Amino acid sequence: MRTETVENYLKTIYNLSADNTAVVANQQLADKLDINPASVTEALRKLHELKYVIYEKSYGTRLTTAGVKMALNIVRRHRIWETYLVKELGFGWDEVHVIAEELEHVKNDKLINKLAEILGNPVFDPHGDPIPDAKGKIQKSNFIKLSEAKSKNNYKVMGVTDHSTAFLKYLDKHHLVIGAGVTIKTIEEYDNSIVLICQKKEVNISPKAAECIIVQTI
Amino acid sequence: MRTETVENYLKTIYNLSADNTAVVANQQLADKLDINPASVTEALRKLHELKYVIYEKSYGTRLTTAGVKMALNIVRRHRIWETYLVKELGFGWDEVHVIAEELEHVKNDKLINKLAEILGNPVFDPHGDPIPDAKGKIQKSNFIKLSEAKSKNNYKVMGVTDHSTAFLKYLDKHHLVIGAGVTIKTIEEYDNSIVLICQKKEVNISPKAAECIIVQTI
DNA sequence: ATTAATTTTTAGGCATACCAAAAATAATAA
DNA sequence: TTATTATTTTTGGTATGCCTAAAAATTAAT
Ligand SMILES: [Mn+2]
Ligand SMILES: [Mn+2]
Ligand SMILES: [Mn+2]
Ligand SMILES: [Mn+2]
Repeated sequence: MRTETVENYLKTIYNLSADNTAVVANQQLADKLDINPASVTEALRKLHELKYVIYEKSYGTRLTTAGVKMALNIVRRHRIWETYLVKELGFGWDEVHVIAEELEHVKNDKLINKLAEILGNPVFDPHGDPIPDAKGKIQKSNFIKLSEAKSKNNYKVMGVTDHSTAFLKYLDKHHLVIGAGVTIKTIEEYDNSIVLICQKKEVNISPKAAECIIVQTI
Repeated sequence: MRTETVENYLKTIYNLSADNTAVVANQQLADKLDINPASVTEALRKLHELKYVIYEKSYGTRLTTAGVKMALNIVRRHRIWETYLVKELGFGWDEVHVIAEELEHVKNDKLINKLAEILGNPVFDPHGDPIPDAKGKIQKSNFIKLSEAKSKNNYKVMGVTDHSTAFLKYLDKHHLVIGAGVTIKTIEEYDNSIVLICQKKEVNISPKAAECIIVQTI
């Protein structure tokens, strides 16, 4: 049974479980999927029976090898579609996520591989997230969150972890797009808000926003 | 409620009701959708309540204005995707129908219009079926079925009404692709099978196949 | 006009995927 | 450690969309 529901659960468990080491709580899933916790319990019991997850009652859930495999496949589809929508069809990075949420469920890997080929087998999507290859292999990176950046250093924006239209439009406004170079001017000790320079202009970044911007030292 | 199920019923009723004049029988729907007649009865009662169809018990069903509108929108999506898959992504005309059956349900008209624009707003899909424009307007044509063709006349292949891979591959084998010119050599009086010339080669067409090939006089 | 065949509808069920409310567990604070 | 809060699970329902078997209605054949 590989329903859209199953695909969405596995993808979400994958996304919530950093490095696939951490166990995912029911509550986290309920929040992300916008579903009642009672329904999550039910679903996890079924996914456990299907051998896609190891669900330990009242403790947490992690993916099995089969679960990871399917999750990677869906994540690949999602990110390839996002990239295609931006690069080939002219959509903005702030509008592709919702569309990809639907397109990712179209069951045809030849289609995905064709799109990937046209795109030159990209390794990162428009939000800087790594795209698994057809075999499920993912490019490793040494990116950090902007909230972990040090004063006076120079960085390049590599990605975001919040895919909401509101956040991405806010970034666009301040030219904080992928590839942009930024210099940390000051970090406010009191609340960790950051003042940085981007395109010669000062931008004030809240700690919350800094958590969602991924950068690399340059 | 615009579920995938509703979309599939409306699209199928539209496709079965030539010119939107004929009433569609439950049986026809059951056959096309590969669903039990009892389920069809149920579904039609609901669609009637939703005001998408006028369903007269034990008589037949036709689309309301709202129903036609939605059907045309789905048909447009389906045919635009088929065209895009063939023209831009290199798929064969025999493999795109099943993929489009899924893609047609992705709810984003900006996406469809973008694809249409890239394709130059095509008016016919890879099987010769007319593509409704964004407003639902359809190009009229004076095509006939090959089964209605007359001996000694010349025709151009304009489309097919059977979208199965088997049939399309059979046509490919005899070079009976869209745009191909054919001459009717003889029509067997006994069973109406046709012998035609295509690319200087004789091809024997069964009455069943002739029903599914659409041509235009040249 | 009957009979026979086909189609449609009704009736009773089943699986999936969700929910709200209450009970049980676990985590945190006092 | 006990009390409070938060999370998880159980229980009992709902809506959708499908099914089979049997009854009713329609259509076709004799
Ligand atoms: Mn999804
Ligand atoms: Mn992304
Ligand atoms: Mn469909
Ligand atoms: Mn077509």
